[in-house]
Amino acid sequence: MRKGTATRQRILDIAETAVLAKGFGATSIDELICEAGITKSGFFYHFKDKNDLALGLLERHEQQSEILLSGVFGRARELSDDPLQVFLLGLTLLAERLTEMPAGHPGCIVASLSYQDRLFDRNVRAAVNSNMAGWSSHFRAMLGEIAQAYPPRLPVNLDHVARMVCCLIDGGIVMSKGLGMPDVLPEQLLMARNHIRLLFQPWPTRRPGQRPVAE
Amino acid sequence: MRKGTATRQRILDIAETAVLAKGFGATSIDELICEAGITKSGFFYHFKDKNDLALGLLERHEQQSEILLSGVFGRARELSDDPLQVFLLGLTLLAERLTEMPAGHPGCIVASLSYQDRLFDRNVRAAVNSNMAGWSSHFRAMLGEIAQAYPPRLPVNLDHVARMVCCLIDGGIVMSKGLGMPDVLPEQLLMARNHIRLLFQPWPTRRPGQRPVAE
DNA sequence: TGTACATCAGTGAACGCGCGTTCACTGATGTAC
DNA sequence: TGTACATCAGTGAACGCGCGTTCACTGATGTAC
Repeated sequence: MRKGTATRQRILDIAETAVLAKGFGATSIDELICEAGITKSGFFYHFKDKNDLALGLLERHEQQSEILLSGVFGRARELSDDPLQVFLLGLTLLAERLTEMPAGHPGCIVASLSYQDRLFDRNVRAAVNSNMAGWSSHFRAMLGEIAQAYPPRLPVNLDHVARMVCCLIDGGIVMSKGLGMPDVLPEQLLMARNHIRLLFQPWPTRRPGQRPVAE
Repeated sequence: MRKGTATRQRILDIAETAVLAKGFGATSIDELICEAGITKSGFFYHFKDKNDLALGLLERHEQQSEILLSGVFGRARELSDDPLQVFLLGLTLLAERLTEMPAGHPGCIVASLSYQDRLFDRNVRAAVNSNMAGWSSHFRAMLGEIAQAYPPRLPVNLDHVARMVCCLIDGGIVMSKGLGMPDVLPEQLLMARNHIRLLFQPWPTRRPGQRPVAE
């Protein structure tokens, strides 16, 4: 790796932690360079201004979450052929991965930045938007497959269901932070899993003593 | 109303809008007093420092949300005696109230402030925490009543379900902002409603042609 | 292999502005006797 | 009713610090001939 690339990554690492803790507006360039051990001009060599830093954070986040998502759902697809089982498995794996994360979870800069959008130029706002839309459409595609095999028990809009999964993740992050309970995020991913089961999985579930339903 | 009280409320109104748009750290006292038409010293007459402003926002938000919640669920209790119906009705009414809100929805300073907690002293963090805990336990109490009358279809922890409703609200706010789609918040409240139906409501639901289940 | 030049990855000093906070003061309203 | 005093709701000026940004410069590495 080139030397400059490593420095840039280090700045982004430090900035991510700081932005998640204090918000973007309250994170100063001074504090970043102090921790990174470079001068202020060094920072401006890598980022043309502070907006550019936000863009860098979003870009990297998009790559990392792409790796995370395709990782867990790819693994799930290895373990099952059934689209419903793949989704349920993927959510479980995702919940586990998020529990492993050192500080409870990485937090989500997308959500953090979306709370301060008046601060940014249109490029940043567009990046936040496409990031969220990306996650939704990822889930939406899988839900489409599921709904073909298993008719939903209630009449639902699958776009809404896809966004529900995203909302539980974002909401889980907010509540984990606010309540100081890092387990809320994985817990809510399992609630998303429950919802998918309730909506699509034919009865009987594994509870004994319940009468089956023809589906 | 005393003169000073009105000014204080005006400052809080302006601050709420600004904080929701840009985050707390990026909202300056100068911009607030400019819009409020007072001097900086006037601001410090009402709030001893910036932390105190955050505390004021949280306090008022707690009161307002208490009124909103007890309003919709109180109305729901007038319309039905059944705890499940009350909850379902209340969520529908809440979704409607949030759609009516001028700017799409009021946003949620609790969530906004929770993203910047490193900025605040322990009083503010405690207020954020108790605010979230309050909403959860409000829902939790109602879910307890429901679960007594209607055994849940899956083995679930009712605390998790209560937090799920909160997460869908917080997540709905985040996504409404990030995607620029104000309808996502009410939409997700109806998804919460769907989840409660799927979890507790005995089949058949109102869909014709489906076989009933003994429950 | 040596030299010339270009690019990379920064340094160091300075800029002006806006920030949160303090302090001494004030005019209007309310209260006690 | 008049006077004295207290509280309310601010004003106006000043403070020093830290912020994002710019600019001219530099030593190390890479590339062409």
